[in-house]
Amino acid sequence: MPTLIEARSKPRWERRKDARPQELLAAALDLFVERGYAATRLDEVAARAGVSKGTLYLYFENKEELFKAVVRENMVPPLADAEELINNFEGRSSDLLRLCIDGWWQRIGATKLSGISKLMMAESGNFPDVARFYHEEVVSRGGALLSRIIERGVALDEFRPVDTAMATRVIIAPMLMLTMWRHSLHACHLDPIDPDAFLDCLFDLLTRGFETPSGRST
Amino acid sequence: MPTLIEARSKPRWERRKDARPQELLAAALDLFVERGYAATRLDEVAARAGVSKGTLYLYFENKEELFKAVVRENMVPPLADAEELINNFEGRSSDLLRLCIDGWWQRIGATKLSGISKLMMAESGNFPDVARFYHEEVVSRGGALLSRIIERGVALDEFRPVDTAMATRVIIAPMLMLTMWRHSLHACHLDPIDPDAFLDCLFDLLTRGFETPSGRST
Amino acid sequence: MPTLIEARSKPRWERRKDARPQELLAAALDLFVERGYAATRLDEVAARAGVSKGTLYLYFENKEELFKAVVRENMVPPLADAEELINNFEGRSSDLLRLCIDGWWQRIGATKLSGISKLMMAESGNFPDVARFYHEEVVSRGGALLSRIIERGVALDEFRPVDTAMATRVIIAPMLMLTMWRHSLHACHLDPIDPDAFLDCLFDLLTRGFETPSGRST
Amino acid sequence: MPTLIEARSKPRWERRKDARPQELLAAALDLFVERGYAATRLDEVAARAGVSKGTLYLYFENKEELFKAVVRENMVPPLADAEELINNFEGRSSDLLRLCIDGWWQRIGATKLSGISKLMMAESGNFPDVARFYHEEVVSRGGALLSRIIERGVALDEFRPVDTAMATRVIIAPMLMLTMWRHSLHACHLDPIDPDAFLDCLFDLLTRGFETPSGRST
DNA sequence: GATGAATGAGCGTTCATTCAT
DNA sequence: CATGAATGAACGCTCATTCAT
Repeated sequence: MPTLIEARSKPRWERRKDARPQELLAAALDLFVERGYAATRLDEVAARAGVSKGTLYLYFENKEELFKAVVRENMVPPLADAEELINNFEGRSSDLLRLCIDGWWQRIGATKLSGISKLMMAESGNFPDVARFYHEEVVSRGGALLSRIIERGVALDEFRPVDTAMATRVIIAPMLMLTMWRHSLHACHLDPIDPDAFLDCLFDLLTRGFETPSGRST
Repeated sequence: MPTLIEARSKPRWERRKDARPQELLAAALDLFVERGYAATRLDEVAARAGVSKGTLYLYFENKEELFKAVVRENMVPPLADAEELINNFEGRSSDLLRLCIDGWWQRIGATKLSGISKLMMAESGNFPDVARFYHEEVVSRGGALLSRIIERGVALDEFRPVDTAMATRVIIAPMLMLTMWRHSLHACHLDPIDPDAFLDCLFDLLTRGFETPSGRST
Repeated sequence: MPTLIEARSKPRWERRKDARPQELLAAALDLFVERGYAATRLDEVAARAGVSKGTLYLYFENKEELFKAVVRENMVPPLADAEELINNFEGRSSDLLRLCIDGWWQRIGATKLSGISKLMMAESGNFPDVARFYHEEVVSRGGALLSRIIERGVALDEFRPVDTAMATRVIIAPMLMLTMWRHSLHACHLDPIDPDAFLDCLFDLLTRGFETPSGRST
Repeated sequence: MPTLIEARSKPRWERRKDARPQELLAAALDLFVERGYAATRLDEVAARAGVSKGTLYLYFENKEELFKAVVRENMVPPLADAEELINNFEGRSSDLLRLCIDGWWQRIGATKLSGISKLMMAESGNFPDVARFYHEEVVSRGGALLSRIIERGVALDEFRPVDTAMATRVIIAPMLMLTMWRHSLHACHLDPIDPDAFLDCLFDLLTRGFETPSGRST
């Protein structure tokens, strides 16, 4: 295990140095989520990480690369895990779908990471390079992942044959909706929504439509 | 009589003057939707309206007031119309609901005005004063409007007794979702969604849940 | 008397027209005194005079000419009157001096006109052309006026032979001081000063020094 | 030990850093005195200090704070010294008064610092926050200082019992007057006044009035 | 590696002045 | 004569980025 070796083989101050990027990424995540991409100031990121502004530039070329690193560090691993899960999963496709949605909720939707989704929806138009990156690394991978589950279900005759692209969107829609609500209506002082109840309700409604009559009877 | 002549054919520059605020509001709407609130530059608004930066300040006190005027000019009238519609409507509540949703789609959702909703979700946290204004003028009025329809349906025994606040949200959710998609996934170059099909589908699913057994049998 | 003829020989609306510059000058005086030269905005002057900004430029070439007109209209006539008074005065020089000082106090010092003196002391450095004009039209004429009185007193053996320039300053000093106080310490919320007592006191102190022994014994 | 070396000979840029605020304050003082508060441009301040506009904001939050710093740096210390002088002084109150006035003349009146007094008299009406600060830090402290001297003189039976507030003003008046003259009439190209002679003269006249008959005989 | 001082382009806003009507 | 819409230069202030130490 390289991580263990790495942890033991370096003197303490070196490990401190290794921690720098993580501290910066954590601070950057916080601020990107709080303020959005454009409104996040790099000196505030540095200050929150306890380093100087110049230090930030030792680890990240510029604001855009910092943001990409935040995405790679936080959004991509859950996707990779989900991909591995799909590759190795044996069981009913609806259970697999539920696993993935719950995993997304626990690791992204319910955490501040969901703020990244909101941010990208809001500002992708102003930062095309960032948008392209995010689309390649997150949006298309996440979409492909869901599509594979649906196609798996159809292939195993667990799901009715459906338009995969449309079905993918119908699944993602309530997830993103929740994300938006948690980050903006919250600010509008609306009474909070119960995410679990909401997810249950919509998940039930929407996925039920996919099931084959035989699958539903089970 | 000069007054009569003046009343019938104003001098060119005076007619321009009358049109200026509209031209500026149109340019501002375009840019706010394209770029968001913070990223919209007032000199670009002026340039798109064909005037200098200083001219904009003849008509609007500052950026915030310009934005408020855009909202008042574009978002509020449809709400007022809908309120009047509700006051005078005689017929089934589900028809009234459909009328309002279709009206929203035609006058807001399908137009660039939906970009204002997106913008507010994205940036309300950074501009509390604007957020407060938007919430008072649009969010709460729109919510109240839907709530009145639902309560009307319940009172007339057309709808099952439901939690009005939750039902309001369940109705608004897919509308906002569409809005977000039209403005951000579009930028992500995803294949476009068919809004009518999407709205039909979700409207059907969600409103069916409200109907009383007697209402459904009709 | 031309003024009387002028007033009767013109139709009413013509007299209104003639009043325009006066209304503008009055508004300009008010605002120059309230805010200073640089901080006075011409559209506010126009608004206070009840005309449009453009109209102001029909009567005054620019801000500087407007200010000069204010000075000519308000500061110069009292000086001219004083000059005439000196030319025709027969009596004791100390009485003449007292007359001039009291006249200054009543027509300038105690009125908002004193704000013009303050303004020039404060801003002459930033507006050399205005300063030059003011110096020629007001400062040097006023100084010359006082100097003539002193020289008259000396020539008639009423005053001791003194350094005229120095004496002039010693007389002007408390007058300006009062002016400054009325316009700035007042704003600092200091307890107000009694100008009459102050003037009496200093006038007494300072002028007594000029008198010849024979004059004093009277 | 690098810390020791560092303590003894800082790298050049660090020594510059320490000097920056002073350089900026010096440039700001110059320009505030030359042009007044409103007419002083911050980029000109920066340019005169040999730095860019942005650098100024590293050291001072905004124009107002820059001005306050100029006052604190320059006007307040002499006041503090005078307060200490009064606390420890043993001797005749008229000598103490003379010491304070001479100290003021040497450290403020005769220097460009007197331009700050002039500036405040001229512009306090337009900048109420600055005026409040200046009044608290300078005007009231300076007044209190003089009042204490007068009260000391009265308590020790060196001065006649007088209205302290009025006496304070009578002392301050010629000082401010000189200040105004040095900064505005100077600009008007009047022949310069001899400040020492002027101060002597007025000091003599005014303070003589305070002395008790016994004090005068000394 | 780490610092933080320095930069400068750019934004929102103001206002004296012009000019077509 | 009177208007007021239009201008544009200039100000205070911000912040991503650079670089000497």
